[in-house]
Amino acid sequence: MDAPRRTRNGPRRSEAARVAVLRAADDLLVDSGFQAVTVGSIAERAGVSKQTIYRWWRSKIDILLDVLEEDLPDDVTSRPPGTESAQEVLTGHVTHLNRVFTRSDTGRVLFVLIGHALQDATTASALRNQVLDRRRGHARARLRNALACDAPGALPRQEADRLLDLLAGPVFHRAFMTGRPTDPLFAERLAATVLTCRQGTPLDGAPAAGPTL
Amino acid sequence: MDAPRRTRNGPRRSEAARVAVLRAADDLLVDSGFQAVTVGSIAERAGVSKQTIYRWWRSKIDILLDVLEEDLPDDVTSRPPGTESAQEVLTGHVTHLNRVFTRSDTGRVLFVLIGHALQDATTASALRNQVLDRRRGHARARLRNALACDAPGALPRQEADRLLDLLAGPVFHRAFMTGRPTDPLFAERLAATVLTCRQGTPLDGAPAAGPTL
Amino acid sequence: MDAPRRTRNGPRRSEAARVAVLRAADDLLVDSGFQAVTVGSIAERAGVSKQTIYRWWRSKIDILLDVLEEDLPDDVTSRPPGTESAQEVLTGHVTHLNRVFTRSDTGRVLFVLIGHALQDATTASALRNQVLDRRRGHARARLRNALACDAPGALPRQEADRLLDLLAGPVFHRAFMTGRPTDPLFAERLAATVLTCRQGTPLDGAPAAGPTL
Amino acid sequence: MDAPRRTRNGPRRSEAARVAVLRAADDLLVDSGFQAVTVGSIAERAGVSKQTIYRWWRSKIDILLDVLEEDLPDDVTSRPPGTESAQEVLTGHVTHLNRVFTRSDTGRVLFVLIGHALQDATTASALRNQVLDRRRGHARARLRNALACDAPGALPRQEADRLLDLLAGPVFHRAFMTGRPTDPLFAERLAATVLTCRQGTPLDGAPAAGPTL
DNA sequence: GGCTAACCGAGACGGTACGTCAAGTCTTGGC
DNA sequence: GCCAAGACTTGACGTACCGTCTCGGTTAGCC
Repeated sequence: MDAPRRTRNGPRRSEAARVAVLRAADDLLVDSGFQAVTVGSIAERAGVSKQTIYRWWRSKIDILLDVLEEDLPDDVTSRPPGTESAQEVLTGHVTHLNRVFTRSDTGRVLFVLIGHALQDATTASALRNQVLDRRRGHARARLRNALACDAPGALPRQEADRLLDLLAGPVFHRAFMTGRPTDPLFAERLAATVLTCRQGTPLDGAPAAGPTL
Repeated sequence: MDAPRRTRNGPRRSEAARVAVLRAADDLLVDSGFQAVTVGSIAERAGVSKQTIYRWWRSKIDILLDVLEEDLPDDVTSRPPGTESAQEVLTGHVTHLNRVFTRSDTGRVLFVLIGHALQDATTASALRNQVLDRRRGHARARLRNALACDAPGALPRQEADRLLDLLAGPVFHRAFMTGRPTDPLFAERLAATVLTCRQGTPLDGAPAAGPTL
Repeated sequence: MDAPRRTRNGPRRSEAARVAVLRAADDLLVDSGFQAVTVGSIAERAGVSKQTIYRWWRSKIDILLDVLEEDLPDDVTSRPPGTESAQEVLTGHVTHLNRVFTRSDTGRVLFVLIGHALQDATTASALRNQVLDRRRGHARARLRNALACDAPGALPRQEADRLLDLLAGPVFHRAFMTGRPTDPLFAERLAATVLTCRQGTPLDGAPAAGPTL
Repeated sequence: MDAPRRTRNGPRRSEAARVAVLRAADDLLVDSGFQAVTVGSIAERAGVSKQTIYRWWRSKIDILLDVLEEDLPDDVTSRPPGTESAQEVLTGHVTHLNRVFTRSDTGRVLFVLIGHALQDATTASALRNQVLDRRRGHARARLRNALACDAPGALPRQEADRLLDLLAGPVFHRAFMTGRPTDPLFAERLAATVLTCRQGTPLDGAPAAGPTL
């Protein structure tokens, strides 16, 4: 089981083609908008045949999911752990989210995919399973770590998720609904608000009452 | 331009057809999903010809915008104004938003339209101009009114918008991204948090510094 | 039932498109060979969309069947009936067949369709039902009429068909298999042979014995 | 060029693969029809790779030509030469042709190849060169031999070919065009007719006049 | 009451993209 | 060098939906 039981013959999947397709899809989306992203146009720009695309992806949405998975930047702070205050960590996270949403090419891809997910449940779950859940896991861990410094006692997973919703939601909303990005001031205040919320007493007994939360 | 220069002859627009189209589009979307909503299928289900549709709408998105405009429920509270605390008003708004997003047929329409708006700038501005801005105006007024009781002094428009983002964002995020709706407890805590944020001192001098906010 | 019970609304089938498609298919086949006859290329040359073709025909073979039905020339002799000898009628028929097979554009179409029929039973029966049977009926009638002059007594249908096979077969075989057409001398001798066969005594009692013939 | 300049290394062509391919092509054609005969399906059924096929054949038509060449039965009569009358020889040939066309698996292959030849000149000449001409040569020799008994004096080659056309044509025509096979009675009468034609005087001076015949 | 413009149903039309299929070529690693 | 496996380019296939258009029939409203 540890050894490749049988060495497969024949040509392997062309890495060059794979990369060219992902890059072509990304470029087309950024340059010309989603309606220009066609399996045919991706194939042409990537210098690849349509059939090669359909051999490895089931749809252009599938391609964009792979683009997202590869390109979506993680929230990595350069500072060593433990040297940041909780406020700084949260502010940094908000800023990171905003930057991803509004400035990166990958943000465009994310927009389109969320847009498609809102119209199609299959895309929605694929997006969650393939991309979002992992990111949410990272963010949750970071958050728990940051808050553990200030408030001793474990931060329950559900509670962490609530806080993440409070953090990400407004950034999201501003970027998507109003079209105006989150400015640094808003980021800072948002972080502070969430921290305040965390420290408030009303939460203490609450989580037990929220069954599915 | 002011006067209809000439009295028109012939029959006027058929109200029956208009309603049948809107209803057919809504039903199709709710019953069979967005990919089943085509101009042809709407026409068929409405017992109307495609030409009649294209005479009055430019695309199926246009139809859905009209559906949304007609059906999207306003946040109407049964209580007379002035008898609710700010906390109650905010909690009610959050609850209303959540109900619209997750329970109504119109929520499906809204989802789809936001999804399309994320892929197409034209749809985005149409959605904002035709539907969202008006709702936002109502919500802002309601918010200003509610907060004026507790905190004398006008609530600046930009500040009100910030608070609305704080309120709507997490509801939005939960409904869209995690797929789990907002529960009453979360609604209450969210309202409280936003109120806390409003009363905090850090905001006092701040708005002046936020240029584009 | 005699009256068109209800006048249909809407646009009728475009005769121009129909004719253009048939003509384009014929031209492509004659100019560039069968492998150049593609639904796409027909559409392009006819100035028509692919969908219009698929609305009215199920395949390019269907189109060619229509071409054949419209263009395949009948065996019409200029002479008034009764002024030709049986030999002349038969020779004329053979010459006609040969000319159709080897010289006309329609002959190319016929070749291709027979070729396809040899590979596909559906095409074979369509070809027979739509085109060949009618021609065979005409030829049979002409043959019976011609032979009735010389040999009193009705020519049974089965017998007529046998003679038609004897007549058409060799023309066919030369055109298809050897690639060399039937010359006038061969035509004359073929006709004479068939006549001889007809007058011979061996046939008299025979047809009764041939069950499925 | 005269000497194989160097003894080749490595394995020679796999006879097993060659046979498997021919057999697979034949089986597929007989079992599932021509449209099921693809290079891929042949390779799969033969347990052979596509490359191996393309190394030795240029197309699936090429394969079928080989199938035909190997399997097409010769017209071998069990009787010793000289013990059959001309009528018997001719009747036997007609019967043989009919059996090949209508009953054997190879007949299916022949049909398909003739069908393809009618659509493609290259296939037509390949079919003639590789298969048909040799068979025609055998048939011609047999015919000349048979007729020499009854009618002393050499049967010119062109004349023999004419007679072969007269013989094969109707069998062909019945099998291909009408779909009804040749019955024994028809075979006998056909042979008799051709013999009659042969013995008639009109032929004597004729061949000289037919230039390309 | 007739005229006429605008409405309506039906649905054919030119397009664009889809997703599938087969042909024929090329690449890899084993024998 | 042959072979199995199979990825690759190419190009036709047949389908779906778009948005436009053309019919014949049906109402208003004004003369």
